Amino acid sequence: MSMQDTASSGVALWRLVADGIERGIADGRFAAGDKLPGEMEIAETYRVNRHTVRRALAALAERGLVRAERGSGTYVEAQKLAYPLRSRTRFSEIVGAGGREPRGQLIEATDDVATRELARELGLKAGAPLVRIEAIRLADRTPICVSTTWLSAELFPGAGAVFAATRSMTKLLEHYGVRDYRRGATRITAGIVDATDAARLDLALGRPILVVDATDHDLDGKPLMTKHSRFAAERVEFLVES
Amino acid sequence: MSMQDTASSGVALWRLVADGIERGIADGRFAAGDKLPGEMEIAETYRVNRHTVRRALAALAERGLVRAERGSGTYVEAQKLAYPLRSRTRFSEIVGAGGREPRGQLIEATDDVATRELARELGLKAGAPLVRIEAIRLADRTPICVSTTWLSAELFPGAGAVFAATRSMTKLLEHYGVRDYRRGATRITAGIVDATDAARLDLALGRPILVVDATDHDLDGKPLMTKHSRFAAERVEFLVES
DNA sequence: TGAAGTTGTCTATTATAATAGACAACTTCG
DNA sequence: CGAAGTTGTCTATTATAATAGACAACTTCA
Repeated sequence: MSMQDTASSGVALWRLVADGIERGIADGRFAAGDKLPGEMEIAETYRVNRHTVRRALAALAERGLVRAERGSGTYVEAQKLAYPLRSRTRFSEIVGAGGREPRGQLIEATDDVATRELARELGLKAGAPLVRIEAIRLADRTPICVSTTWLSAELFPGAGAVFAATRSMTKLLEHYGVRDYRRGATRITAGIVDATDAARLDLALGRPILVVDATDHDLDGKPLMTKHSRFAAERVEFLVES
Repeated sequence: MSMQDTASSGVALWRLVADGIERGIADGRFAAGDKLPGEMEIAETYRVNRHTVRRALAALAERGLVRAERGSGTYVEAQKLAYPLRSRTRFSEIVGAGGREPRGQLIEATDDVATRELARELGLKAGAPLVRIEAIRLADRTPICVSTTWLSAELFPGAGAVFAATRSMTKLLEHYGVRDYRRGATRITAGIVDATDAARLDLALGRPILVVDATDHDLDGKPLMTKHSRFAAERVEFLVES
């Protein structure tokens, strides 16, 4: 530190700048994807040299909080959500474990009929009545995934309204007396986001998504619901237990 | 920082050492007057160079938390309590304002009779029955002062027991219906601690004390109690408003 | 296409941080 | 007194922190 004007505090200037920016990210002043002010501008607001700002940004970049793009600017990286893939996977618990607030939001709930594919997954006959729920799940204010969930309309009458009220699949199932459930086989692929999902996920067109298909069963192995989820690849990271 | 083994944290090593020692003082691991471990020993426990420890100690010394004595050791300076002298002075508020916990402790409560001196202060006749309360007041675990308080036994019957229970003069007066009170003329002198007070204040023999004599009045100016207090001079600093 | 604005990289300089060793000055205690 | 242990001061070296300036490489937008 130079700081000939101030007594040395034992804390490096670049650290103070980095902490300040991180606080700005944490409290939402800079949201995921936002462009930070230019290095010169940051240097002026903190009254330090541009190189000191670069040191601070480098520290944040190493931790994955920001990403610099030459010629354009420095952007807030949505912190990738570590998403462990286990048989007992609860979105709310995963997000909560990361110190973020899980949210769910209903897009629409409609009636549907089972295709041969869906019927096989759910153990029903083709053409059986289903409830289809489109929902977004967020961590704090950041959309993580859009998922389409199908449930048997006969087993779960009015499921759409229940989800709209509870905003949680776990609570929805509890409402129908299902105390616990497990995830069955999970298929993961990747793709490019389509226009509809891009808008819902607040994602730029052409960005990659993780596509997850899974069916949940109760403890007796009876299928409860099957899901088709699209995760913003830049915001989530699946962890497979070793 | 050298720390070639660790990624730079932006916090100076000497600061970490200073913070560690300060924490030790704050939580009572090192009490006021205690001798800190030698510089070499501290250097070994934190695995840093002796000079780095000296830097940390210098920072603490500048803030008045420790005092180095050449050839002997480094000692914890009892932080001098800033004690403003106003007409409305409450020990608990003064100590609390410094972020420390005020405590009171009854030594003994006995019956006494008014000398001519005490009688004049309290507006009574010589020989009138009094209650004499000897008490210690502390900030956290550090004794600040010993005070002898005299009250009229007729106006405050059983005052000793009430003080033993409440450990606060303010609460004692509230118990007898006195909502507020003011300090009258205050006389301040200095002296050398005697053996009895030295033990009570945990003070070395021969150390200086501030001696304060004051009489408190209710809002109508009627004398309530008169006090003779002995403050450990090295632990308190009276402030007179300008 | 070109100007403006952005990040990346280079050299250079000064101050602070941390380490190392040696010895002086002082206190404590047997 | 004298040895042991303590803080104080000095020189020296290396690494990090911070500042300064210049220019390259790139993006954005009119």
